[in-house]
Amino acid sequence: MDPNRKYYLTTAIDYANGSPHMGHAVEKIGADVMARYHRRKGEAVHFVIGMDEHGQKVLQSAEKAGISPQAWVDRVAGEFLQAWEKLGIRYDDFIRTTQERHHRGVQEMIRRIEAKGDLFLGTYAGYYCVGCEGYKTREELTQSEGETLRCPIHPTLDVQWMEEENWFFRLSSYAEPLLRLLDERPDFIQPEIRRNEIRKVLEGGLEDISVSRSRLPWGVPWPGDPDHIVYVWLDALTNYLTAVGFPEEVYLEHWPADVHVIGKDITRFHCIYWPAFLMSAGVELPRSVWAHGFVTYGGRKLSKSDGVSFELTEAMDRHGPEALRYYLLREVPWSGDGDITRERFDERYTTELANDFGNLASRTLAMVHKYRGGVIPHGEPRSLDAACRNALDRYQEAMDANLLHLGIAAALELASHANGFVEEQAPWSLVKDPGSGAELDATLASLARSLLVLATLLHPILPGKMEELARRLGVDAVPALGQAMTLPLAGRKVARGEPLFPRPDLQPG
RNA sequence: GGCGGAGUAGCUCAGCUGGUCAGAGCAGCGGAAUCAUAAUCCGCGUGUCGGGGGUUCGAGUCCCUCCUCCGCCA
Repeated sequence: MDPNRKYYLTTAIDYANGSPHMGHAVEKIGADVMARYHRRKGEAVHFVIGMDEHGQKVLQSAEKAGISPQAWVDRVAGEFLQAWEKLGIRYDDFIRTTQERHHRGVQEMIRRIEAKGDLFLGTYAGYYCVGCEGYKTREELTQSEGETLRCPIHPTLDVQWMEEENWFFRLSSYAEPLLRLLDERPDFIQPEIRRNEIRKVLEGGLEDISVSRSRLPWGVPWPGDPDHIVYVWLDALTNYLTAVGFPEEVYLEHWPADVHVIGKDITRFHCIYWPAFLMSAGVELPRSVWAHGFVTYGGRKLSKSDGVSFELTEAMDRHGPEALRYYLLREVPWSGDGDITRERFDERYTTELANDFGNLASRTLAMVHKYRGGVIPHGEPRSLDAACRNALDRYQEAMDANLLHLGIAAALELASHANGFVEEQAPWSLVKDPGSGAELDATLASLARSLLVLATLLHPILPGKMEELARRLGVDAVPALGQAMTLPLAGRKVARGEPLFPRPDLQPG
């Protein structure tokens, strides 16, 4: 592994129309863990998140709140930043589509696409749903007795027949190149199921798309045509470039992105529109797109309108923000959908973090304290060290494949294994036998090493807690992956401290 | 309607190219231990592996068909 390898990852920028919720959080947490994992491997990570702040709904929300659109998006961005701060999302940059640096980049993209000859002026006519901010075909709309046409997603709103002159992008000429891309670079879209979906879409051919809007005063102005603003996706997607300085040459220090982390609902924008825009503009394509799944609560949608509520703040307060990071990634496969409940959260927190892992740390530190005066002894490797090696290998394999849930599982099995090792060795018996001093030393030393390995493996998921664990082992900083097993611990003074994951007073609900 | 997925113990799920694949964790019951956050360790499952049919010496694991849930497209 090249230690100087750069790793640029992004998440979808969040729409500045509401408050941060569980869905936003899952994506940021997963991406943050990927970023932290790659930092631990010594790579030059650049992790960008941000806000999508244009569009009609933003305008309407601002109007409703009686403030300017800019004031509105400033407020929303503040809310998101506060949530990410509390959740420990360690981003390197926070891009907002209302920023000047973004506008310049978007306009440059359009100039390049136009220079390529992929833009033309046309007339767009159709039913427009304000809720979706998009045109609908007649087939997509419903109409009940005596009612006007309605969009099924926003049944409370009337759709409007609109005609406007728009700029169009020749998306149709990119179906073939995109199919070739999927053949040549099977990893471009992951997990595989998403690639198959996109392939089907491409095989059906693509239609040209409208990429400008008139009559909407909140967006990036179309270069040379002040009556138009840039279509929301062409605007939003370009954030991945503008965040690293595009069109200035410096963007090439980070670009191409190594991975765009997104939700599975927006794969077609990231896997069809975006690469097509980039091909047209002559910009290198990102290396991959990772489409994670969705989270439900008790089998129901997490949404205010027709689902069930589990607010981020409540979830973070339940067992602390880091426990939430752990739970979401442990319970929900990063490669697919998953379901959460408060009960399962409590269960996993208590059994896995408090009982298995936290208690392992407590008993180990206590025994070092009681039996060896608080100083980690020198000791030869034991079977537990082999288990550490094994866990490290399995963890790395999983994490390199972005299978975060499997990485966590590998760490947890090590903790469980270590508890078994304690029983097997029974240090409380060894201490009574004067001839077993070396065996007791070996046992305690091996246990201490396993704790340091666990701290290393789980550091991306539980950064604060694992730094604390390392400190208790007398280590200033959590070691790099390569040093987890070799960093000398003998002679270090341990600190016992309060439980890392205190058992909660479990209250119903 | 077309094409993905998924349907395995009370719950959450592993089971790749067919032959210890009938499993893990949680919950439950019994026991051991006492270093520890009453935490830990050991033992205990008569599950039609969604239904039916087929291929095979042998099928959760392949084929056909039907049912249910979800996604993408139309």
